[in-house]
Amino acid sequence: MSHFGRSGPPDISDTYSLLVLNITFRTTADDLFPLFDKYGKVVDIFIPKDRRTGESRGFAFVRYKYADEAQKAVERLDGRMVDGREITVQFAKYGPNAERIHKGRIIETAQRSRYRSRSRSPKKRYRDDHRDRDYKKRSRSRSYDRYERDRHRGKDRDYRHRSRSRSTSLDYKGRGRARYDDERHSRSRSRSVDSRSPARRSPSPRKSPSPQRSASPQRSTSPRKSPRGESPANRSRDGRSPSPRSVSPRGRPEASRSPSPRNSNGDE
DNA sequence: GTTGAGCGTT
Repeated sequence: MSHFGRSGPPDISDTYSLLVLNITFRTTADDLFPLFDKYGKVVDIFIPKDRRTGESRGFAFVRYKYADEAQKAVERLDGRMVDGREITVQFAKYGPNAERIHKGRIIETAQRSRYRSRSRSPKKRYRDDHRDRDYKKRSRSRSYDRYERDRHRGKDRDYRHRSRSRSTSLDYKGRGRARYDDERHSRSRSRSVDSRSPARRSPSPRKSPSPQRSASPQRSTSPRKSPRGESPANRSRDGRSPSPRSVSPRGRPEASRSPSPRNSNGDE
């Protein structure tokens, strides 16, 4: 009997959100409620689920009524074995409505605007600055990343494992996290694309590579041959095809121009 | 039937 998340957030004006990570995919709010309720008044427990499968994502949000209780729960439940897995409890950084969160407490935008109080702690932003210093990818919606990751959830892990030692990843996990590889890869890719073409990768779908051909009445009327197909220039009618690789009539300019096979490409 | 970095809904 879990009434958490059934009717949405009941009250998030004076609640402290806690993020519970590393929980099993089968752990429900009911399983976490008795655990967290022991250390304080739990207002609500929410576990995000996948849209397609509807399964848990492996983390939950526990809202406490008081900060001291939440802090206590974080210190007490962080690292606790739940369902055979060690969970990680910490204060939530982002809010449900993308609101600012101060020490786990949700600060409504309306109130912030009214007071126009700029008493913002720069200490919390220092962490973001470090990551966004050269990382502009953050501009994109973080939700998008999540969905992209979810779509290829099964294959993502494979790529990660192959990239690095499959056993080393788990060792470096823990609290320190080890996603620097991802950043490095992303940066590398960004630089490469930027150098080659100013336009970044377009989100063009894999399917229907030529949607324009769909509307071609002329094609349908004469699907036998193309108007340019009879062109002698395009077709090797004289027996010699104008191959694009041959800049010189020799046919093998590479052998003549490159007597030394070494240093073929100056890119690498 | 699986998986394991991360930050949220009626």
